[in-house]
Amino acid sequence: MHSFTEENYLKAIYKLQETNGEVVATSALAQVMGVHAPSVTDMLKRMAGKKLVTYQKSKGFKLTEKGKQVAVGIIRNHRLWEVFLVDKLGYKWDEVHDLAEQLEHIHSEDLTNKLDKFLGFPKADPHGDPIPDANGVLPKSKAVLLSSLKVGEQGTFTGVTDHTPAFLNYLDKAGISLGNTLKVKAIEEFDQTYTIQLNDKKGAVISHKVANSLLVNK
Amino acid sequence: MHSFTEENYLKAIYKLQETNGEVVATSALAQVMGVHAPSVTDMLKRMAGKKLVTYQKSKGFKLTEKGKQVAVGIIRNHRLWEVFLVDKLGYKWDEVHDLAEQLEHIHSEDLTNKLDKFLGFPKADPHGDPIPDANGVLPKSKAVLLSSLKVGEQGTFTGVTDHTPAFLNYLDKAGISLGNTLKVKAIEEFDQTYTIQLNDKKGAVISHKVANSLLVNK
DNA sequence: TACAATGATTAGACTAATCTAATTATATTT
DNA sequence: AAATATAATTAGATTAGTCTAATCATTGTA
Repeated sequence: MHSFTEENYLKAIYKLQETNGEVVATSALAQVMGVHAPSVTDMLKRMAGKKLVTYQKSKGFKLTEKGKQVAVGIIRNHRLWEVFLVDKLGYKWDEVHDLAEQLEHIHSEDLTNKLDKFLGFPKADPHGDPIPDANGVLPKSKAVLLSSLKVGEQGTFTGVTDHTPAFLNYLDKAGISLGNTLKVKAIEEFDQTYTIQLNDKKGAVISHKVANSLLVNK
Repeated sequence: MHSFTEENYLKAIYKLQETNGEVVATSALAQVMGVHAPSVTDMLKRMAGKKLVTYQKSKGFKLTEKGKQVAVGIIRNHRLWEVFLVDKLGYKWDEVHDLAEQLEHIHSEDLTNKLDKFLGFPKADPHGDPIPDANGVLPKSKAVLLSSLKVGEQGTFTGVTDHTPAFLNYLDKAGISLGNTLKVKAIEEFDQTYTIQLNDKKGAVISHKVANSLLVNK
């Protein structure tokens, strides 16, 4: 099997490839992994030897098919355990990340699948992030940022791009939850503050930063 | 926190102290840990530095109060996760040990306690082993080996001393389950084969080895 | 009580994952 | 295109946990 460290590198590379494009830079990975650049170079060389990444000196690197499979498997574990913690143990959505970071490294495909069944084959984790199925297939979401909507448009709130407890807590306090309908009533020209309507009922004023962290399905 | 390796040493020492008396030998620990003796000496020196064990050169070693607390905490985790795997995910009692060996190292007292509550504060794991409470208190059991009973005596089957899948499977096939009443009908003098009666109904013939691996409450 | 057998420790080496300091490649700017 | 700034790699060291081979300590027995 792979070490926890390797698995964490794979996950981090996967996420960087998703957002920043195919090829990942040493420094970017060092930053998200919280290590210094030479550690990344060393690790990447070892992982290239195991055919988990392709690596060309000073040219960056990307996951192989094998590396991608491992990464998606870990993401599947992570998100299923998050559902377990929230749905079954009563944790709040802003409390589960660190625990899931530990649980995701439990090595047993069978356990993952039994957990999936126990939870009723959920499609998304408590933050709306999609859960890959047993074959590693991750449904492509059509969600867009609330900040991309024009005045008058609306969508269903299905996910966040900021997973920090601080932001999640803010949403709780503001009464904004997954599944709510968000309608853009006005956008302030000066600073792009959004005035929105929740579930066709009460209104709310949110900053551009917040609108830029909310995913909606039109 | 402590590393997984340290935690596994602590657990192993705890179990050896329980069965073989207070002071543990290097070679005994090496055997159960599956490492060679010098590794144990090295590790024990490090752990003595952390006040987890007391250690005197060539005299053996034992857990400190602190070491004992950590060990009991891990055993609590292990047994609660076993209950989860059997009761909630549908695993058989002979399949859960290796998974629980991984899950026991998840570091979160809060998670352990929430899991405990979710499971309904179970008193014992699927093999009948008692689960320490949140304060680390492990109820002293009054169970005795079936092999210590005389003809005519009976007891309730509450645990096993052999946790191997092979033995657990044998019990399944023989129809012997936790909670059954076992009454000793006869003991063959020649080889101490036991003839027993299950739940005051059907009889069964079991070897001395089996009778020596079953715990009962008289 | 001395000697052999067993058990424990030291010495020296290895791997994975990290670090700092120094060097080399790549990219940017004039 | 040369000079500079930034990013990546190499070199050499460190720690945890392990190993083998060699040595030292303990115990039981003749």
